[in-house]
Amino acid sequence: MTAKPAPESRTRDRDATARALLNAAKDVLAEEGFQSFGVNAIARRAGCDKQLIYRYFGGLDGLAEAIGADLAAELTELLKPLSTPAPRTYAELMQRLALGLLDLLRANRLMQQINAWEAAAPSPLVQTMSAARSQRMAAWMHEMRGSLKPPEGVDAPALNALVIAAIQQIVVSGAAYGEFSGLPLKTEAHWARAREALKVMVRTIYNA
Amino acid sequence: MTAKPAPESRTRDRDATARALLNAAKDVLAEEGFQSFGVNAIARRAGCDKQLIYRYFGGLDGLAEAIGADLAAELTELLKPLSTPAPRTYAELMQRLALGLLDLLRANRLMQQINAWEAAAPSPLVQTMSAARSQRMAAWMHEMRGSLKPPEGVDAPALNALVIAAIQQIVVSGAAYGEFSGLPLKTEAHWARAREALKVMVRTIYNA
DNA sequence: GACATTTATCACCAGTCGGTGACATTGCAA
DNA sequence: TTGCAATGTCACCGACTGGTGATAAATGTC
Repeated sequence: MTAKPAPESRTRDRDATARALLNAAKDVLAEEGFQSFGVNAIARRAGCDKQLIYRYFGGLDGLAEAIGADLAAELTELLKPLSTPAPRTYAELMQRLALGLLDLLRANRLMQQINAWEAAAPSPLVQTMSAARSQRMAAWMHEMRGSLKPPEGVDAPALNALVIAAIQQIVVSGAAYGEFSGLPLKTEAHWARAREALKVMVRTIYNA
Repeated sequence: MTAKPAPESRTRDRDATARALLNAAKDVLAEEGFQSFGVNAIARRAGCDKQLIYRYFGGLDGLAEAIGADLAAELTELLKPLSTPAPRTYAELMQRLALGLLDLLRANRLMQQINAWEAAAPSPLVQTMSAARSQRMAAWMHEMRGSLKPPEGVDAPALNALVIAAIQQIVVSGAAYGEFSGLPLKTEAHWARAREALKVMVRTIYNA
C-alpha cells in the first residue's frame, strides 16, 4: 500500500488512467444516474482531464460501450451460479430466473439505473448499455431452457414479460423509495415478503 | 421563422396565459419528459416569456403542483367508468383494476412519463406530481374494495404491488420501444395478447 | 384627453455543459 | 545527451440553463 509514500504525480500509465475513467463513469452512473453522466462529472470524479475521455474512448459514446462490455462480462459471472442444478420443469426454471433476477438486480445499482433510465430517457447512450445486458440475459435464458416446454395453453412469452416487468419495476422503485404501491421495501424482511409473493405468483401461473 | 408579429396580438388575459403555460408544460412533459422540463422550454412552447412562469406560478415548483392538481382531477374522471358495476369477488376487483389501469396508462403519455421519471430521477418536481396521482389511486382502490376480502392464505398487498409493477413497467417500456423482454408491443393485437396474459395472471393468483 | 395598473417582453447575469486546440510534462530510444 | 512520441493539463469557445431587474405595451379609470 505505502510502498511509495510520496503521493507525488501518479506515474503516467495510459491503461490505468483509462480504467480509472471507466470506474469513475460507472460510479457516477450508479450513484447519480444518467442525469449527471457527462464528460465533466466523470473527469472530475476520476481526477483527470476530460480531454482524456475523448482520447482514450473517443467520447462519451465509446465510454458507454466500454461500460456495456464491462457489464456483460460481470453479468456472465453473476449468472453462472444460477445455472446449476438444471431445472426439471418450466415452472422451476422460471422460479429460479425470477428470484435470481430479483436478487441480482437488487444488489446492482448500476443495472437499476440502466433499467430506470431506459424507460425514462431512451437515449443512444442508455441503449448501448441495455443492449449488452438484455443480449446476455436472453442468451442465458435460451441456454437454460434447453428442451423444457411450458404447460399446454399457457402463453409463456407474455407471462415471462409480465414477471420480469414486475421484478424490474419493484426493485427499482423499492430501491429509490423503500416502498411500492403500499408495499414496504426497506428491511430484509420486507424483501423476503416480496420474494415469497413473487415465488407464489410464478409457481401458480406456470401450472396450467 | 417567427412570423411577423401576429396581425392581431392576443388580447392580454392573465387567466388565458396561465392556462397556456399549464398546457405547454403538460405537453413538454408528455412529449419530451422531465429532461426538457424547464422554464425556457415551456415558455418557448407557450409562446410567451418565461418570466410569466415566475409571476403566475411562483416558479417551476408551483407549475408542477398545478399539473398535479390538474392530473388528479383528470384521473378522477377516468376512474369513474371503472367503478360500475360493483365487483363481487376480490379476484374480479383486481382484474378490473389491472385491465383498467393498463388501458388508462397506455392512453396517457403524461402519466407514463411520471411513472418513468419517478424511478429514474426522484426529484421534488416528479414527486409533487406522483403524489397527487398515487393518492387518487389509493383512494379509489379503498372505495372500490368495500368489504371484499382476498382468499385465505393469499398475501394480497404484495401480489397487488407485483401486478401493478408489471403493468407500469410493461406499458412504459412498451410505449418507448414497442417491445418488452421479447414480447412485441406495437399493434393492437400485441397489446390484446398482453392484456389476456395479464387477465389470466390476475385470475390465477387470486384464487387460493 | 391623462394617468396608474396590469400584462408581457427584453436584456442581461452567473453557471454549466460538450468540445477543441495549444501547451506542459514525462518516458523512451537513438 | 538530443529528439520525439505519449501522456496529461489548461484555457477557451459557443450554446444552453435558471433567474432577475428594467422597460415596453395594452387596459381600465377618472
